[in-house]
Amino acid sequence: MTSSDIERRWQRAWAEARAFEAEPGDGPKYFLNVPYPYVNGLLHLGHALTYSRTDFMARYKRLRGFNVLFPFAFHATGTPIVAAAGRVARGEERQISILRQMGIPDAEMPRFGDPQHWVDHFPGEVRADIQRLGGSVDWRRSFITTSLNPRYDAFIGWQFRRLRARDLVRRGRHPVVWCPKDGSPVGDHDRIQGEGEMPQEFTVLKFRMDDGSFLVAATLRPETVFGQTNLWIDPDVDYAVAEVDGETWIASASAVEKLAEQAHAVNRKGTVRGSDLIGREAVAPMIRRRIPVLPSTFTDPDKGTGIVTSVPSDAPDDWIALQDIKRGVEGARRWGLDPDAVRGVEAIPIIESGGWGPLPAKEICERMGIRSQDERDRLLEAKHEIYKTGFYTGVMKENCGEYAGMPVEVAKEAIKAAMLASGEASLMYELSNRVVCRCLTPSIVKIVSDQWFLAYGDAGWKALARECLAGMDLYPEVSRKQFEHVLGWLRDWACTRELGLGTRLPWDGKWMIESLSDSTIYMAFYTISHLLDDVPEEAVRDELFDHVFLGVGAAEKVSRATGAPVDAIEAMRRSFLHWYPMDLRISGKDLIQNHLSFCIFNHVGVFDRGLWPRGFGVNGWILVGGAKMSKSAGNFMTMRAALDRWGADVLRLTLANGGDGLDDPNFDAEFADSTDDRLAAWLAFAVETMGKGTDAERPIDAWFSAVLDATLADFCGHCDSMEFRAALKRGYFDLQRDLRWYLRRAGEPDRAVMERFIAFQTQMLSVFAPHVCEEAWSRTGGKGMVSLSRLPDVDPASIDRKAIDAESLLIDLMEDLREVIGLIGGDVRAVHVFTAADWKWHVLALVRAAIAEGGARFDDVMKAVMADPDARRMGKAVPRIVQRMIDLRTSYDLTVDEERSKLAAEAAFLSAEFGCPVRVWTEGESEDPMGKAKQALPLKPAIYVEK
RNA sequence: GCGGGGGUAAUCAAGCCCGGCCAACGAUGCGAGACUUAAGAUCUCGUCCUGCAGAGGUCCGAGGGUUCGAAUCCCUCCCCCCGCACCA
Repeated sequence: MTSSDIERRWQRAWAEARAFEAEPGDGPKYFLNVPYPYVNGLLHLGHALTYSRTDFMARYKRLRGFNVLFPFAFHATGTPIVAAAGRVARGEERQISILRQMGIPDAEMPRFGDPQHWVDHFPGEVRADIQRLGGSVDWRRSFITTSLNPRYDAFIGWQFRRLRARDLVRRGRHPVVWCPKDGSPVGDHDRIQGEGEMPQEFTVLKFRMDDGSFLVAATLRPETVFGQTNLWIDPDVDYAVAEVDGETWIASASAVEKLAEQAHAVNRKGTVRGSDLIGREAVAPMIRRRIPVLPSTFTDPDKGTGIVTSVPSDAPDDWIALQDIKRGVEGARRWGLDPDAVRGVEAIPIIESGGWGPLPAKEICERMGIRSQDERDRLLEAKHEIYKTGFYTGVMKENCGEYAGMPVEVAKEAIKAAMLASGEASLMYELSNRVVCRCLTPSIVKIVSDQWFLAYGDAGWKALARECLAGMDLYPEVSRKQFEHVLGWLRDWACTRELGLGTRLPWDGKWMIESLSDSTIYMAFYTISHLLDDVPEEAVRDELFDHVFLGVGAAEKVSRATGAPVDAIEAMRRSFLHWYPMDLRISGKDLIQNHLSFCIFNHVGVFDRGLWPRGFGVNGWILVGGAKMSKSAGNFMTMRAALDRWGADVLRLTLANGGDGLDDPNFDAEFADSTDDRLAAWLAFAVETMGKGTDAERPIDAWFSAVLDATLADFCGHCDSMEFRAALKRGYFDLQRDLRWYLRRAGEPDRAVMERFIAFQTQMLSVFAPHVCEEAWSRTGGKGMVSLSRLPDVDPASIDRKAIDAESLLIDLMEDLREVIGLIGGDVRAVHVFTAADWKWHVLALVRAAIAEGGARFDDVMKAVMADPDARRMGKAVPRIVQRMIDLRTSYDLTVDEERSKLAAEAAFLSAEFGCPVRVWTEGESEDPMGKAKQALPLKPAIYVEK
């Protein structure tokens, strides 16, 4: 029988027995779940990691007597499926070949032009794969999201009305990267260029001219307004004149276009040549000083407003441009500029910053040898260098009015806010790099003004979310800082889209609810989804959810209002209260900053305190062969492919062995290749050994029994912390090593101990390799299924530590013997082992006491020991052995008599192992030609090898 | 830049919070031996350097420091990974 036969057999058995269909019942409940996968394809190895870890926990908790619920569902919300279906419909070869690789025959391909077909097709595939993985899932509760599932649709609608009633969903404006052709925001994945780019906020400074119109200059550094000396304008550019928000602004034509998209009232009126503006004067904001307009070549009409305010003290561009114009000052006459006035323009120091003199821009231009305003790249570098230190370490100088003495970091926001309030400035948004939509249209920034938001920026909501987090268990605990940071950092989340599958926003049907936003509290839906199937669709209404999830109203009343049967309503309420709150949700670490945090927010926004989530587990991203899995790297693997190659048990074991914590665990194919044989061998061993053996009760049987207890305790400790790699090592690899030792020591094993061992090993290993363990369990007389069996509790205090320590003493001694025999070489006639004399045990007690009291400093310990008359009597041998005792502190907790009787009892075994007589003495008891006996220390016997 | 996680012997990877049983768990790989007709599987031993007595030396990204004692604590620096959103 091959491992795949075994896997199929037990998967069928679990399904037939409905082994994992969870109902309220005996034992404490444990509800764990995972984010449902998006059904646009097959699962990959990364899914396998997260789902395996969840299944490990589910199976472990069952072994510990918990009534475990592990449900699973499918996510279809959002645009990718719609987009991909569109590509299939248009016959795009790339998309079609992706589907072909997932096993879709060409004849089926046309059907994938319809998004609905994806939703019909993939959930079944995903479920089949999870079942093949051995997932212990209650499949009755599965569902699909979006309006394709009216009951889920109603649930999401209820959730949003509920949040809105608490004023947590609000309408607002927001800058987004926008495709003018598609008429929608352009997410990172919808871009062929400019991934990661986001709208950058510029402060638009307004400079009033004598005729009442404004020259407007965009800046990223509003705090430098105190150093403004002039404006730069390109004489060869035609600037637009436009009415903006009721004022007359002059800016580049493209800037006016942008402003029009950004919720400004814009009315274009005409143009003005840059050269006509040179030499005029305008009043600079904040400093309220008249400054001249000077010509430059470095301004870019497509960047900002095409007009630049000049701060030559801190902006290298401005400094160099100013030097340029002063050098060619006579030429400035042709703009009608007064050369003396130009010469009179001087940089004004405004920021005090570590490592820089009063004029950083001048300094860096001189240091880098920048000569001209046309050295664009070097000027950019210079700008970054100044900004880095200036922003984080700089302080505003005394000439900066009420901002004097303020750190630049703070002053920047304060100055901007003040100018916005006084009307001297406005805002505009711009992309710092080009972004191109998949439809090949360059993106712009648009202010969307009727967008709906989940108000994650709301202080009161944040406070509740923090409270929830503080009460949660996190695995690993080191992820807590990340969560805390995210909760603080989250701002209002735009929760609606115009496109894609999903649920319509109940009160504003123009919008669909976005895919992360419809997935925040659906774990509650699992508790009732199978019961809800029996309720008529039209009865699934807010009153029903209000009652089931919030306890509003009496069941009879809700029944009358909705038409749902009373007993169904009551059953749902009971089920929800039984399973909720969820105990654990497990995902990849990438979901910390969105989904898992949203999950906290929406729970505290909807449910009462007692129903908030209790725990999150996060894991890294799977590496294959040490590299991040990707199609381009050639190491991408679907879960199905991995199952085909190795089978479920091996795959699971290999995933568990990959590593714990937030690091990316490595999938080691070599380990996987060697694991199938190992499992088969173990199954054969268990079947072969069960029921055989002696009934003699020997010390070594007590040892192995104690090891079983200790292993079980450690195993549980690791599983409780989701340290599955460590649990696998302890509960399997270490225990297998101990078994080999036991068999070597015992010869014929003890029947009762072996029965105990086989049962425990099967149970512990079943967390990782459930199929082969069911097989082993059933063939070694286990009752029922191992998946539903109970692992006994171990009281750590009851473990026989003496037996373990005594055996460790023997193992250490054997290592020493091997080393000595190996070193001296040749034939060995006999081995003599000497345990330490009584007085050394006395000294050991003194040493231990001294260390416990005052640390391990030799002088102090020695003094303490020599204060004892009995020790002093032993004279000059004492310092040496005290030093050795300090160096060689052992953790074994054994007495003199225990050491001696253990070694005496094992002399025969040692003789057999080393193939020569082994005699055990107490120091001084026997001949000792090489004077080795005196080296004996308590728990570190001396050795004399006779050649 | 900000926030988070890391850098350990051929590889993967424990230990670090709570300093000493740490030449540093374990697995994989590699080497030797046993078993076997052989291969495989399995078992034993070994796998930083030196050593004919259980030891010594060097070592846990680099450099300093604290301590009787540091992979573990403190400081500085270097490098890698993840996230910084409106998207699954």
